[in-house]
Amino acid sequence: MTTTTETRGSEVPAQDAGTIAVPRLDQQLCFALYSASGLMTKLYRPLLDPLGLTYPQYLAMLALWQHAPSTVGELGEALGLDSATLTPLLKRMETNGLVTRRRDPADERRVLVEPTAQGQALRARVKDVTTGLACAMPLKAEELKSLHRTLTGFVAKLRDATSTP
Amino acid sequence: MTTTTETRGSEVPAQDAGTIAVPRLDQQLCFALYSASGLMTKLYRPLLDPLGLTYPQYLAMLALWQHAPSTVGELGEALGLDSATLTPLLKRMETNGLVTRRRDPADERRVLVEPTAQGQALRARVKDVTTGLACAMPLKAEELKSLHRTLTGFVAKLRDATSTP
DNA sequence: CGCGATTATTTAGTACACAAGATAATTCGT
DNA sequence: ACGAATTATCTTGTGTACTAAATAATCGCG
Repeated sequence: MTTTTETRGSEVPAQDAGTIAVPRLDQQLCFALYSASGLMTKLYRPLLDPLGLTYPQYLAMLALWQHAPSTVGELGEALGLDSATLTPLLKRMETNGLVTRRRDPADERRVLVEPTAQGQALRARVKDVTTGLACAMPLKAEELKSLHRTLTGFVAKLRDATSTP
Repeated sequence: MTTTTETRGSEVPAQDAGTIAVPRLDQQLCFALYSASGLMTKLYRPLLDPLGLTYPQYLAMLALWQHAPSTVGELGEALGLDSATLTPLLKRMETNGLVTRRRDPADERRVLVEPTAQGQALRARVKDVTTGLACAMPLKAEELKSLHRTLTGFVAKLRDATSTP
């Protein structure tokens, strides 16, 4: 209101020379990632609801199906989440009968997480999620592969950048 | 535990023929996006903290600097958030003196949101965030541009896919 | 053996994010 | 005009997510 003269609804408010240039929302990579991630969650939700899984819980089950039992720390490393986030998440999953949590007898500092029989049974039904999603995906398989490759490299580098600033 | 014979620590548990193949976490595009978005937030946090902004609040300010006043609905459209998320977020920003919220006199159903003088003043300091981030970014400018372009197209298509299932 | 340092997990407190339902103001048909 | 349908926002309840601080068990070294 002070420096700019924007009419309601103008998409490009023509930043005057004397005005501080503001980075535009749609030019920010961070916002593209934020949006894509959010929309992806939205896309998964209706497929995961019938399985009784939320989206992060689904990721946790993927990790556990690949490698169980896992400690909370291992899961956190795999998912990029810290234990303060995982503990309540895993407790909810335990309440829902998907996983068991128990102290590692060999090292009582650790808690081992493992799918229950019911959690293992979900494995079969997850196939439908994957295939159902592939159909809903608005890109060609080749493009998806390329995007995935780019992102994976990006994530690896970001991990370094954020762990050692 | 039932069907697989996984030794603790094995990364690739050699899915036997009779076993249901589980999609691997690191092969999922959704997980790459989830990770990238989370890491990006982590990268921004130390830069935004001194400004008194959280990451979603920063996005909201970007939107408002581009176009104000905006209704809650317009902001939600721009950010891909619904009003149940935005209302408390905007209230916190109002409490912190960054924006004002008032009913539109022309249509009292709407709430108009607008940066305060203090909110406008942040504009100048945000430059540092952008440049500081560009340095921390572990990709070449060209690669970033390409990734951004791909993602933007992807997001546009996902928006269609999620709005009209 | 025993005590400090390390590692692992949990708790506390704040801030998103969404679905579903409640509330309030406007618009439209007649 | 006037009540029903529509639109916009807010409230409620659940589920992530992070930081910092608290708790608990093991390990290492004298």
